[in-house]
Amino acid sequence: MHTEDFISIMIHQTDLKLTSFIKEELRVFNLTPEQNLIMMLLWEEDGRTQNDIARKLQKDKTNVARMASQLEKKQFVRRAAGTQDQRAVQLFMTDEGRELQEKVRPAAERFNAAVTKGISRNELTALEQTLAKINKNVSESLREE
Amino acid sequence: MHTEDFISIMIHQTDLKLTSFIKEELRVFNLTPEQNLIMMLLWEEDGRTQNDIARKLQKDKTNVARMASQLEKKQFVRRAAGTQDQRAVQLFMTDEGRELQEKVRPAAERFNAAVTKGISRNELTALEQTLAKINKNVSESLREE
DNA sequence: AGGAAATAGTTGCTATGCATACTAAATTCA
DNA sequence: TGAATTTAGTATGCATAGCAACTATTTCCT
Repeated sequence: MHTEDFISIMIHQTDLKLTSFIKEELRVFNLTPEQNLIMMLLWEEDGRTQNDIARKLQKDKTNVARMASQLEKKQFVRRAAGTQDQRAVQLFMTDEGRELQEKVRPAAERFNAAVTKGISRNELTALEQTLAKINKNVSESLREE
Repeated sequence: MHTEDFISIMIHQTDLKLTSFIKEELRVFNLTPEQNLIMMLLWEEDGRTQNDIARKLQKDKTNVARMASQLEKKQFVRRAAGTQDQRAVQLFMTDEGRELQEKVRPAAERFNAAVTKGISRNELTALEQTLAKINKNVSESLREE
């Protein structure tokens, strides 16, 4: 078996390529790919807590804190202590953050279309299902340790 | 379209999970996932240059240089200026690096088996083909910019 | 031959990912 | 009720990913 035959390596390299492309696409909006993920969640529902976002994105809370801090610096979001739970930090879009949505969402759709060009709906579904199986396998392997 | 519906996000999250798992598996060998990729290439062919490795792994030469430096510190490889091309740096396994192979390769095969459990040969081939299409699409999008 | 362009590496910067250790607030439960 | 536990965040350190700018060779081309 050769290095490039491991499926995890192929997935990794595809991901790197995608990330690199998305990074380039988002540069004009002054957003990094991960910062964009947070913004996308906020556009769906404003006022989410960092913890909520970390769970949704399956990310470490440390990273979410850092990214939220960056987004605050860029003035796309405002951070405020939670109303019910004083420990929580809620993220609220600023006007500037809201304006971004109008520009970024179409770009994301366009990008998604470019990536999936020539790939049928069935093929995409199959891809999603196989990735889901891999996810499940890894989760189960982790639990067994 | 929701955040989690973009295929690139699903690939990204699967990759993160896989990387996290591999990192854990390799910890006992004092290897990180990316350092392991370099070792795997050297086990296939000793004396590769950093540039060769960067191309094979589709990685930035900066990273390869740094990872090679780490591997040298851990005494798994030795670095030497290329014989023909004085600019190039070739990586050679040490005895310790060679010994690693006996332990790591079986672990990698075992891990790959765990990840692909319950996924048919056909399904895996389909996954590879779809990922290849995505790779191609991204490459072409990048060229058009 | 010799200057221009390409190539291989290195260093420094920013952003991420994840682990550990810590604080403070909320919840559980004896 | 009040101590123990859980939960949300923060700080720090290491490994990775990629960009930009730089040096040192090598190759190309006139």
